[in-house]
Amino acid sequence: MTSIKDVAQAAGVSTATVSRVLANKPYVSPEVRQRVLEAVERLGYRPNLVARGLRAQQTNTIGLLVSDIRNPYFTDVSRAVEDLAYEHGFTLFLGNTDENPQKETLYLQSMRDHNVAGLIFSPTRQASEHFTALGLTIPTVVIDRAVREGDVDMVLIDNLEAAYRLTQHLLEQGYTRLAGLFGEMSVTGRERQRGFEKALREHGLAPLQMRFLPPYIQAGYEATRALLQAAPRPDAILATNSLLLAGALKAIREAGLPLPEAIGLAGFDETTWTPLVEPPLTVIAQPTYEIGRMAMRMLLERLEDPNLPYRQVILKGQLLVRRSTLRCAGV
Amino acid sequence: MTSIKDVAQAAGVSTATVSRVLANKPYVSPEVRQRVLEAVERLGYRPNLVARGLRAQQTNTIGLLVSDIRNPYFTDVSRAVEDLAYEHGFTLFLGNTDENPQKETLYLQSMRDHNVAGLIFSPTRQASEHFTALGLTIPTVVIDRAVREGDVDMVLIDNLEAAYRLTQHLLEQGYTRLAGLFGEMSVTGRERQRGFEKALREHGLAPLQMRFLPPYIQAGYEATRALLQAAPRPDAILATNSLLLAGALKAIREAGLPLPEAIGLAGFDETTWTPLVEPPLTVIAQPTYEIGRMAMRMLLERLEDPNLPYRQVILKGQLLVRRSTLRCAGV
DNA sequence: TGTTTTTTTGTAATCGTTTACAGATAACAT
DNA sequence: ATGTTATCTGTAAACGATTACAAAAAAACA
Repeated sequence: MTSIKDVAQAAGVSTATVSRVLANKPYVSPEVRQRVLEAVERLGYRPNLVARGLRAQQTNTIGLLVSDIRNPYFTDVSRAVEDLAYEHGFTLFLGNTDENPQKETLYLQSMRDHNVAGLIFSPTRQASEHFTALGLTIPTVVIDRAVREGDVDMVLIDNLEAAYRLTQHLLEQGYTRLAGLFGEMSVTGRERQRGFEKALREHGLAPLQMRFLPPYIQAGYEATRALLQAAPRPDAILATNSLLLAGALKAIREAGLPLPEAIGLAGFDETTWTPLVEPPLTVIAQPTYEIGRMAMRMLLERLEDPNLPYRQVILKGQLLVRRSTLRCAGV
Repeated sequence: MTSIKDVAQAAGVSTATVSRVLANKPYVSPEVRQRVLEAVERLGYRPNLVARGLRAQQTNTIGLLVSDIRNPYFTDVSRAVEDLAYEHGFTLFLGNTDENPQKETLYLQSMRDHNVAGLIFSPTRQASEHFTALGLTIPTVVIDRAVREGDVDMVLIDNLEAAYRLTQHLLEQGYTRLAGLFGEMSVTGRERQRGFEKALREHGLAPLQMRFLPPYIQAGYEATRALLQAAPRPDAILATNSLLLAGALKAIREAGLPLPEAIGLAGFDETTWTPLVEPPLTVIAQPTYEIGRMAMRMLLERLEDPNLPYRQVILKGQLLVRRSTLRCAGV
């Protein structure tokens, strides 16, 4: 591999001069600059980013830590992050934590060991509750889950409000025996649960059932099957992420219960399929791409100016009402 | 940040000794080893991977280049790759090429500049046709698309055969006016087209329509809309990736044509939603996770032993017959 | 002209590791 | 006792860039 030394030699200058030319520093004569650029071109020289990273104590990489890239929510977020990173000459390290604090810790260490410039990070519940204990010194933007302690930038959606709105909608449609499926490991799940309960309370009702589940379709499926066989059967189910929602739909289908008459179904996250199934599903659509973009933008700004005040951006989810919950009105 | 020097000082030894202890090299007395490990523990020392990468001329990173992580096929593959990478102490660089040769080139350069240990890579058509021109010196496993020239490991599915089988199935169901939607930029699309045509030819038929489209739902939607309005309307549509398939389904729904009677629909890639829509869709399921795992395994083996002969693994897709194409038999 | 300032370039230290080499000590064989 | 080998440890040179510093050359100024 050709190094800066080869270029220097070919151009008959010192490595310092080559470096200066490439960094567009002042104080290089046009004639020399020309010679260096020619040598660079001729040799096809490309600076070694590892060496640069070591010397500069600054890499052009950023880490993205999500629970599972297969969750469509994170897929979209990651794509947005990558787009913006690419535009700004950053490269992306990707890690899946599986909501596993141990894996999360290992990844955080790894990111630090690689000296990433910044981090976008969806913490596990444990991590978000003891955020300062992580001892993160890397500029970080937290997404999807609020953290209590610690100075850190965040971009979130108002989970409580979104779940409240969705529940409210179910109640307005005349459903009364509501069951909720929530993510077990994340604060997000807890917040959505609170919104769910709040709406019910305001109508003088109590939740019929609440389940906290790992983020797998299978989990949603099995929980729903159980719910449908239980004695007072729910007349509506709210699933707070797309995986649980898919599982719930599958179970309802299998049970042969007509949607939305016998049972209502609503959930979180707009995906390819929510409008395509029969009947189309009522969901809260999170502005996933926007979340990723915003997170990366905030990170770039902080890298630019570390003294910026910490900011918390809350984006609104959008309620998409579809037939899966339209029991009364003939729409 | 504490460096190896601090550890050496704290333990009263040289940095060389510390390095030897941490690398588990022989020739270190148990007593010294103990002292070093204590110092490491006490100071919370972690080796700087950038420095190590520079000195060793070998990083523990691998690059994954796909066209779009939002394509469920690549999402799954990437998850498999990441899992195995994690197990082996590698970190993953992720890049989306959007089937754009220029972006692809930039990413390949970036990966080289970062001195990644290896590459898993789904090349654009241009790249796969002129693979040697890329001048890749990094150990590489190509996925999803075959490349003609060049010594390189590959893991693929037999696209021609899979498309042939799927088309065959449509013909057996009595569909005769078939239209095909193919990915425009990838060799994969071409191969599937050939399988499609081959099956038709064997039945003495010609394709009614073939469209080459970018990998967006919208593209599949618009193309299908146009097909359905054209004069001799197709009685079955084959969409060769999940995005085009989703678009086609949407258009058929809107047109109010009953599936599978008025029109048959089949496609590639099993996703969350293909079994959930009404009617469930007939698809070729690619063993996505297995593809990613195999690719990473092959890469690890090549890193282990660069002199291995080049291998090409072809996995079989699985035909999942569902109601969207069952015109005659009452299943 | 000599002095000061500005521009241009090179030398060498540095980032944090690994590792070739050599020196020191101990163990063993002759 | 002496040579040979094995074990342990440190010194210093890499890896490939950036950059503080100094020196040299050119330009500006008095």
